[in-house]
Amino acid sequence: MRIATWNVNSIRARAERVVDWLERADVDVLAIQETKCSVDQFPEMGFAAAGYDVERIGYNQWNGVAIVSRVGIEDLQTGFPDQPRWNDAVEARAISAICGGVRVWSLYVPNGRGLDDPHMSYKLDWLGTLNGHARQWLADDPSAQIVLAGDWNIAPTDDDVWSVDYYADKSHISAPERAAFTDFLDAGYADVVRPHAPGPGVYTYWDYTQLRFPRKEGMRIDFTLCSPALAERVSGAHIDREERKGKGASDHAPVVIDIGP
DNA sequence: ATGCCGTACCGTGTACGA
Repeated sequence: MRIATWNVNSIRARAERVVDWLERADVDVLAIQETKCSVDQFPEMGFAAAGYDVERIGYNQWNGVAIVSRVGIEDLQTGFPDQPRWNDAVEARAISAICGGVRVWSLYVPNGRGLDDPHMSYKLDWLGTLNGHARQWLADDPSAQIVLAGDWNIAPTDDDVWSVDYYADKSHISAPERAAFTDFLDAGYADVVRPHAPGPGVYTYWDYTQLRFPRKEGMRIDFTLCSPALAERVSGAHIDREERKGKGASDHAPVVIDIGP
């Protein structure tokens, strides 16, 4: 089974491209972030025609997450308990379902924006609350098959950014953010892609501006963290940077993992 | 080559991304 995660930066602007990639890349389950549309606006037909079921949440042009699957979608969960709010609203940043026997989460971690920005504490609260649940899931069932897939908006190590100097006074590489990410690794979840895509200089995101992609100036911020039992089944993984190329590309590349029996 | 920002909004500018 092949599972992927992709921040598509508007599913309406890229539905055809995403469906084409799903079929070409032979992907069974895709966790999507930044759909940037309401539930009703989601272009479901193209996915259905290709044999994929869709579950999504979204309220407006901001955020929005989805899961598409051709191996079934069961036990849908939208958000997580006590999910921190922004302006009294639970944003569309987390959705989950069981697909092919795996509990798949599509996560769009809040952008901290700046080190002293209120969004940063929101981001850290959000990750901390999720981490508490993620730990409990493993405590309840050490053999749980879980993948925490999505745009984490954190570059965990210095090898994961093109310039530590550039980001020194910005979001994404600060100690609190990295600690929040490491908390998931400490809980037992594994970055199963890294062994198959060693760095430095291996990224999943490149800004649209400043020729960042051709200059190979990116960040590795999209991850598929697997529970211990699922991590054991991972037989391969890759970042499909070909999908960052050309007109109409998202600023993120899809990240793919292969799960054996 | 991968190429000089993109997307959504009642919108001719503003917010957001990271």
